[in-house]
Amino acid sequence: MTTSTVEDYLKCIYQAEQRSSGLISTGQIASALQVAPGTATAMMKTLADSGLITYEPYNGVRLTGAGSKLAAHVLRRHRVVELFLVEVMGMSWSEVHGDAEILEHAVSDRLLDRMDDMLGKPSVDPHGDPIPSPRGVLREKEYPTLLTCPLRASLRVARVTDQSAEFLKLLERHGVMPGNAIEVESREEAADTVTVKPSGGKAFTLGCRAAGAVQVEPNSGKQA
Amino acid sequence: MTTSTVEDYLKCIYQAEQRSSGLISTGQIASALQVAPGTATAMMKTLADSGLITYEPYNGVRLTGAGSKLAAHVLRRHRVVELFLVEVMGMSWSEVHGDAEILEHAVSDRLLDRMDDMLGKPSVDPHGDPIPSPRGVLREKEYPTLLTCPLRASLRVARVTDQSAEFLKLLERHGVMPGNAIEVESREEAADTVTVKPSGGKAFTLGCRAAGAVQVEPNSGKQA
DNA sequence: GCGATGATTTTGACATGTCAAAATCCTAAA
DNA sequence: TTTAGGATTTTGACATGTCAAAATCATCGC
Ligand SMILES: [Mn+2]
Ligand SMILES: [Mn+2]
Ligand SMILES: [Mn+2]
Ligand SMILES: [Mn+2]
Repeated sequence: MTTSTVEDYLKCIYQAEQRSSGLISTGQIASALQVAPGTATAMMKTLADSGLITYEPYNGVRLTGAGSKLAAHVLRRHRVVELFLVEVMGMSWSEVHGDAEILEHAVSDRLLDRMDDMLGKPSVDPHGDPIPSPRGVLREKEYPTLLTCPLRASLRVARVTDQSAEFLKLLERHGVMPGNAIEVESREEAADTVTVKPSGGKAFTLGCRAAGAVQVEPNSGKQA
Repeated sequence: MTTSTVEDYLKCIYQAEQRSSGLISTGQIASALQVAPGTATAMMKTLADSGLITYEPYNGVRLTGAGSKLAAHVLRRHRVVELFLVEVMGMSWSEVHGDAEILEHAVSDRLLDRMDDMLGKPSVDPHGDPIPSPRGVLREKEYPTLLTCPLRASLRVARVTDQSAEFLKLLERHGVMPGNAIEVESREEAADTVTVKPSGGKAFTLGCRAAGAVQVEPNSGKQA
């Protein structure tokens, strides 16, 4: 049986691999999971012995086929659970991450299937993160962020890549959530800010760091 | 933080205390949790050191106030989760116990409240087991079983005290589930059997061991 | 009162995860 | 080419849970 600790390590490596290509360093993993460097190194040996990763000492790790599949399933559980908590249980998108971090290790296949059915086999979670398929396939789309998208164009929020509850609550208050229409009014390089206007809401300002966590796509009018 | 292992031990002692008064032996705990006797002894020391039980070596243990409260909360989570899986997720009462055994350690207070609301603050789980209140109070009712109830009287199934999936599926096929009406047609001492007639179903026969796990109450006509 | 017997505890080991601190390695700058 | 500094690994410890097998206890029957 694979423990929840192992699942968290695999998921972490999987997500790092989505973003950068090449080997993932143990230091990166240690800091992402908030453990001491030596702890991560020890776990890399364990995972390598189990055939879930390949480990090149001093260089980094990479998931094997088995490891990747397992990780994708953990991530799938995480994201389906998050959506379930929002859609069925009526929780806020700002408070589901912590619960999902635990439940992703506790939900049986049977239960996950029920959730998936109940939600209509969704393809993205409440933050716009794509949900791996039941077979473990994940397709990430590339979107511009509030820093790189066109100014004064009609946009749709596609994804928010920052789980911080306070940040998500702020966006929610302004109506900036996946699916909603917004436009970028202006960018002030000097001030390091971006001013955003939600359709049907008041304009407000974000720092560039925060703005970079909001991904958008051209609002082609479609999408319910 | 209290681990899921500790929670399972406390719940086990709590349920044993409900049935017998006096101290609970370490042997009883070990066999209920399927661990070696020495393992249970070691854990009793740990729990005693944490102030969750009082431990009299060679004699047995008893929950303290703190231990009892904690155990009641675990049991509450278990039973609310079971009911949620049946009522909301559409799972069978025969397959929820295993899932609940895990989820009882993973569900946050927030999520449990949502489930409880959604279910209308229920007082019993799908097996008729009473649900401890949010404050940790449990009131068990005494019911006669199929072995002790009157013959040929109109009865209502109140509770089934055996989690075995096969047994529950059998009862379900015959319509013997909490709330349903049945009567006992006959008992054959020599054959060690009881014959039961569900209202609107065919009579069938149970061994006495199994019959003792079905609790009933006089069918006073009320109850939806 | 005295064992025999069955339950309980003790002992010594092992598996998993974790840390702090020491040792080692790698690389980029001089 | 050398070396200093940062990253990585190693080492030694500890916490939790678990087991098998040996030691101990408690008590019931004689
Ligand atoms: Mn997790
Ligand atoms: Mn998410
Ligand atoms: Mn459990
Ligand atoms: Mn139950």
